[in-house]
Amino acid sequence: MTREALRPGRREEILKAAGELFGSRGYHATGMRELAQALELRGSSLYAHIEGKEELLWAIVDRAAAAFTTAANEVPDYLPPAERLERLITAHLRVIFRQLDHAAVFFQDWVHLSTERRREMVARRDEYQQRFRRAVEDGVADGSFQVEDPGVATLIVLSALNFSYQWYDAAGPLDPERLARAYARTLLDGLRSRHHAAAGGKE
Amino acid sequence: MTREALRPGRREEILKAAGELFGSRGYHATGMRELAQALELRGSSLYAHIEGKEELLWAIVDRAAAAFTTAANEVPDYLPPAERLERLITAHLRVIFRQLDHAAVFFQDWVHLSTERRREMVARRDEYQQRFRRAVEDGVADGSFQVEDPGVATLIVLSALNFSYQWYDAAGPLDPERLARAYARTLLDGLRSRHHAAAGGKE
DNA sequence: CCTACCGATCGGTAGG
DNA sequence: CCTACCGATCGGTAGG
Repeated sequence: MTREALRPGRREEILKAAGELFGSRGYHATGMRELAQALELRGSSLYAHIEGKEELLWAIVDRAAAAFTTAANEVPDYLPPAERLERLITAHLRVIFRQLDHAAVFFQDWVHLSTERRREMVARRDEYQQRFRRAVEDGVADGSFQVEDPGVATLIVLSALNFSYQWYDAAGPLDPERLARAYARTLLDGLRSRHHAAAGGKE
Repeated sequence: MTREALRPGRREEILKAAGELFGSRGYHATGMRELAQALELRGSSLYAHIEGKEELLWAIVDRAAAAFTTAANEVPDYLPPAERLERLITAHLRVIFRQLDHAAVFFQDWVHLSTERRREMVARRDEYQQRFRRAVEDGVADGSFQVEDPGVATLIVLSALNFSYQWYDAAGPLDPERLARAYARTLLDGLRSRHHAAAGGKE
């Protein structure tokens, strides 16, 4: 039941400003008047474009989740496990690096969604994690990886990726593509079987 | 200027409850009355034991930071780099796993400290990270590690560790010591030189 | 998109 | 540790 009012694209501007504020200060530390001020509006004027504060949070989190899924969908299932995991890793990081604000909100504020929406996000996140886990398991099965517990290995990999929103600086000196490759190399090597690891080290 | 009032140990109880609430709901989403209720008190009664909400946050964050530093201090500098990093990793994880609530507050709510206290925490965190970075650099120097950029490698390692507070469940099936070892093995192998990686794989 | 206004809740104090 | 109370701010609505 969104209003879809007056100025076209206004809602997008609000989402952008909200992403920046929620991402840096946090959802509950950001007031609606503060958000309005960033857009040179009165607090009450926001409600012509949005339903409420939580709907705003949902819009941002939902988009971020969709961006992750879309990026992962471009990694074909038929790729050999190691290459598949590498592609999943770099795709995941690209989403974080390119939409740092939204990623920050996604990772740190999704808990503040309503129970129902939070439940939905958990389900989507679990499904997404399964793609990583399958790549790890398939790699164990075909001998390219060697890990005690594929579930734990998956969590280690995703943890390494997800915390990057805390320190990655788009204005900093680190090239996102190089960084993504360094990530993938380190994490892949961490999972690699001992005998495989000795081979293939060209670069 | 702490009051240090009436019931002895009452302040500890407050810190414990605050750790749980801030850790699960977040600092700004937790009200002082909510905290009081968890202790079967009126909101105003808290102020006999604490100076204010932010001082409470500071107490928790400061303790968590001290716990990390103390644990790292027990890892001798003279250890060979790979073993040193391994010990730093497991020590770091033990702190997180044993004080999950405080770790959660530390990682997600330190940004809500006052400017001055936030600055101090950044300085202490940077100093702490240097220990990890030196271990990585020393490992590169002596040939046990092979990484493009030691700073980036350090961030990858610490990211993998720090995000664990989001999913680790003390009541779950994962044994913290085994988990810490799996972490260390995966991350160490990720940094290892190709020719070294082939050796030493007993377990 | 504004002015005017709402009830609820916030962290915190006074005084006992 | 309580009752009583404070000003400020919260998200949000009415009505134009």
